[in-house]
Amino acid sequence: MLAVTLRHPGKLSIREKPVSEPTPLVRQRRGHGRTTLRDVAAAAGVTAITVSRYLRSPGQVAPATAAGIRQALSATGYVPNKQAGVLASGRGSIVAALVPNLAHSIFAETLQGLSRPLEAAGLELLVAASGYDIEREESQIRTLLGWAPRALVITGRHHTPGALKLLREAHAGGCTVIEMWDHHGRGEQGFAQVGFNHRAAGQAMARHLLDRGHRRLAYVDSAVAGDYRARERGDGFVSAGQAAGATVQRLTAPAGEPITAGREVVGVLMAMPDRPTACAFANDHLGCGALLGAQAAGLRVPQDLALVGFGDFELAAHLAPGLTTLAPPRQEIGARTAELLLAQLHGAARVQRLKLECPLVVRGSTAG
Amino acid sequence: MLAVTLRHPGKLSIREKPVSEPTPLVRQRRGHGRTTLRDVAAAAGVTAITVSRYLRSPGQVAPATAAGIRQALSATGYVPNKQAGVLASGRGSIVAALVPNLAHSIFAETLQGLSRPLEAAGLELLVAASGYDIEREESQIRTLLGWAPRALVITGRHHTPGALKLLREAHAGGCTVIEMWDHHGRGEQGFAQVGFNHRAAGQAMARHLLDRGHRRLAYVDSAVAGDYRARERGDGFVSAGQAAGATVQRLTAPAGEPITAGREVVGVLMAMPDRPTACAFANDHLGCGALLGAQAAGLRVPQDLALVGFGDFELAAHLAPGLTTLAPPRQEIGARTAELLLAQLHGAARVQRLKLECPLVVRGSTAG
DNA sequence: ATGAAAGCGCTAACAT
DNA sequence: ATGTTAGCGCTTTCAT
Repeated sequence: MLAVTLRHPGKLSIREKPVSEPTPLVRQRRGHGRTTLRDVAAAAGVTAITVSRYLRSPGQVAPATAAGIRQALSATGYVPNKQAGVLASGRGSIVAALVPNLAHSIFAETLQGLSRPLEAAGLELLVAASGYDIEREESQIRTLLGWAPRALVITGRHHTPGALKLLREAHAGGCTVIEMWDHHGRGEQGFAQVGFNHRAAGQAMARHLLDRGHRRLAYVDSAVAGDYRARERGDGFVSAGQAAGATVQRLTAPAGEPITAGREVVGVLMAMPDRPTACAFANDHLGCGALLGAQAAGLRVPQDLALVGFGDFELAAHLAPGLTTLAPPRQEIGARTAELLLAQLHGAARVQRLKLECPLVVRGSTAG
Repeated sequence: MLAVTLRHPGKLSIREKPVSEPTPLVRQRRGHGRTTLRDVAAAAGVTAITVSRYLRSPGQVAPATAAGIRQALSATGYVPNKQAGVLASGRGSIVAALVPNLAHSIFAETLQGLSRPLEAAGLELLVAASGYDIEREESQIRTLLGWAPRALVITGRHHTPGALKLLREAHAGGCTVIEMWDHHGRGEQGFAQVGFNHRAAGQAMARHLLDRGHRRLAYVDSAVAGDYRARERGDGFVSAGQAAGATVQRLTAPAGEPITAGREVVGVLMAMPDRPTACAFANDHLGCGALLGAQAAGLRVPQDLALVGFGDFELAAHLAPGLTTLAPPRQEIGARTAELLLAQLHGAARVQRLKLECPLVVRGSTAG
């Protein structure tokens, strides 16, 4: 095209004034220094597209050509530029994942469960941590969507209106959206889900304690304001307890390191006018802390105070007595999310919602 | 450009044969449906470049124009395409991080420590898990480099020759390379490092036990073959023990769930001809398992067997007695890596190597 | 303060 | 089996 301009100067101008003649139109090269497909092609004595073809389907180029390309490839140390590839093909390989916290074992294990199958499928994982803040989540969704990910995996089903708009548009534009760690109602937003119902989980905690004869219950919420799933478990716990005629008190753990917070809560529980005989917690850190605190206070667990946690953290199994808890399928959520995601990328039409089990693991803290 | 072709058909051909006349050169549009800068520009009555300018430096466009653009932006729900931006500008915003395992608390916390400051600086985190396999690591490095990341954060300093070549080239091409979780020698490869010396850490474990009078020691390696850092700690432990005239036996934990493996190791230790009085472990899972196993076997800890772990996992602090352990600065490694990385991106010339502390936390398992 | 043209590095479409 | 052309959506350079 440039050649044309130079061969027929003047004639080609579609402006009123002709192009100023002396300007040679040789702009600064903007290349970023890295080896490109053209470099490889030049070294192999072919054109760029042939190398491109070789890389994507080696069978399509002649064996002799392929050999030359292989040589050129290793001689130049070529690393394909993904941005260019994605831009040209419209098919990216990024999966974006958004979790509340990368360090929390439950989400870390989910990501680990997700990463293996994705890697096997040639997909890459872009992650962000929202800190349980849905405003921040919205801005992260916007940023992540800028990479035109094949799929966006997000934690939970509560998002800002702006986030929902983005998610819906992304979904409409062919980006698979999966909400993990929750499973609720009929999937109002039309996104795939992989998780379990937290209200039901809370009810299961209450039922277990009711079955063991407790009639004065308590639920201790997490100090993390944005953890609505813990709150829903609390709602389920309270409603199930009250439906069975028990009294249910609800309190919030003090802020700070959660095991310490759990220790401190014991004092509060014991000081209550209608002192509960059993208590459930938003998570195992609080529950384990309470177990340790109860023992330190000379209480017998479960005789004086029965305890149930959530999460099946490692600590819960190894204290004496062990902490009864709900065991969410942490890894499985990741693995199943990957499965579902890959199925969608391979053309599965239906938006699926997978309801997983969150079994109760009974240990000494309720079953002395 | 297309308009030109249509206005002067024939005249424009630079080939020998003229373009076959009926072909209107109207190729299939390849657009991917999403709102582009042009769409926004059209809605605002300006051209794309003005919108682009507004997004990057709002001050450069006239207030009235800016208002129109803002309106168009929100009306269209525009999400910038990062691939296009990076390709055009040569300045990406991706930081790639490569860890052995996303679920291991030590690495998960490091990533969490990394993610916050990166996000604040407008950078995004692309992650991969190598499974302690340096071959796999090499292929992941290649893949990650395809995104032309601003920085590549990698775990440890042992890589395949191919990986080293990639890292050196990336580094030469302006990609900051940081090895984390290790600090060794004089940084042979010339990459930045943020971590501590594992050999010295192992020596510290031995010294602690020697100081308490132990003369028959053991070190239990992890069953994970690729965890060379644990092996280096073992090397340090063995050499320090032997230098002090102690006998040091070394064994490898059985494969499988590490706490269980730790329990099983106790039997092996007790059956040894020259039965050790103190044992160090590659990690706290093994150490905690051994602590539980020793208690189950009726041994007194630390009188019959003293134990030291590594990692300061949560469990270690809450068993009774607590497990003495080395506490690596998990979060800090991430946070400092981020600092160093941002300094480099802002033009810091010198490749820095940060040596962090890995303090010994003395608990009941050695200090009865 | 705004725009036109060119090009980032690659691949899809259309040749041969 | 290989090449040519155009264009992905953006930013840079140069011009007004």
